[in-house]
Amino acid sequence: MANLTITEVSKKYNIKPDTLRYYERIGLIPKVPRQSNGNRYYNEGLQGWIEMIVCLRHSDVPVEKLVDYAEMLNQGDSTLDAREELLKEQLAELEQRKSNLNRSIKRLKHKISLYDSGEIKKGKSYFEEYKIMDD
Amino acid sequence: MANLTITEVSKKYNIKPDTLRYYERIGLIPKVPRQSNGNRYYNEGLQGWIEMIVCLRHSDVPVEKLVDYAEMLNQGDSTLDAREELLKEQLAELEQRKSNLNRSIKRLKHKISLYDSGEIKKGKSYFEEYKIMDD
DNA sequence: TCTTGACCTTGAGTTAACTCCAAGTAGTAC
DNA sequence: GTACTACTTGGAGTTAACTCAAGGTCAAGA
Repeated sequence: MANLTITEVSKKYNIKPDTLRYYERIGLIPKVPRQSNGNRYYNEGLQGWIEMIVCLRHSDVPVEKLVDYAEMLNQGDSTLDAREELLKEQLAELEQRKSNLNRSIKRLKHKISLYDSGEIKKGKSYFEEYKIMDD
Repeated sequence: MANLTITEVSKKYNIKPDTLRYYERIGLIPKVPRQSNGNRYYNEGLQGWIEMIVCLRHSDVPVEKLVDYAEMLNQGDSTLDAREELLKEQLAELEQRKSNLNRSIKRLKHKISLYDSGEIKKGKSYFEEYKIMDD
């Protein structure tokens, strides 16, 4: 795992260079070290952090929360408790999201089964379809 | 289950009246019937449809997709296959989302356990913390 | 009669998270 | 020296999904 340029990181994590620069600008990623020509290079630590960000962003953890976390990291040990608290809040949020998701998945599967079984047929209106859709 | 006014529906599904009117404007909800004074009233069928929308929106199914579905409903039986297809696509999308979510949840839980066990201690930098965070 | 409150309309404003643009530089290839 | 490519910057533009504001109608109650 070596130092990578911005495009290499961009490919590795499937995220645009512009987004990486944007994350840096807003303080989600700390000052990235530069080569003599001014180009960024991303070391192991940064890559790990970016992987974490990308993972959590795929679950729509707000950028703002991640920035808060990053800022607390910079402030050192005085923020240990607050950091853990933030992680726990986000976890709770994701668990909630998961239960919503399960409800939606169940609903969609049910509805698809109605299409498959032919129970939803010609000319149904919103109202008529609803009668069937509402389990 | 009787006819409800816009604020009643708004309370029932925890969604703002403005949002309900917005949904109607963009064709996600069909023309809502009016009382003599011009006020909307929502009948059973509409309420069922709104419940469906709210459920799927909690899982971030795009409004645009729901509008597509609503428009196809209006077009009748010729769109049966396309409607089922749309539902299947959204289902696949949600399943994907769920697996992302599980990954994030696992990650957060792991990280929290590191805080709890005291393995993340004073003065860790991004880099140092990453070493621990990366399982 | 006056006021309050719930509703209406059109159209504009907001927010999050990118995403793109123009103009410039640094390094390599011929 | 002239392309060509990969980067740099600051700032503007985009998109989705609301969300609000201004001004108007109407019915019920003091």
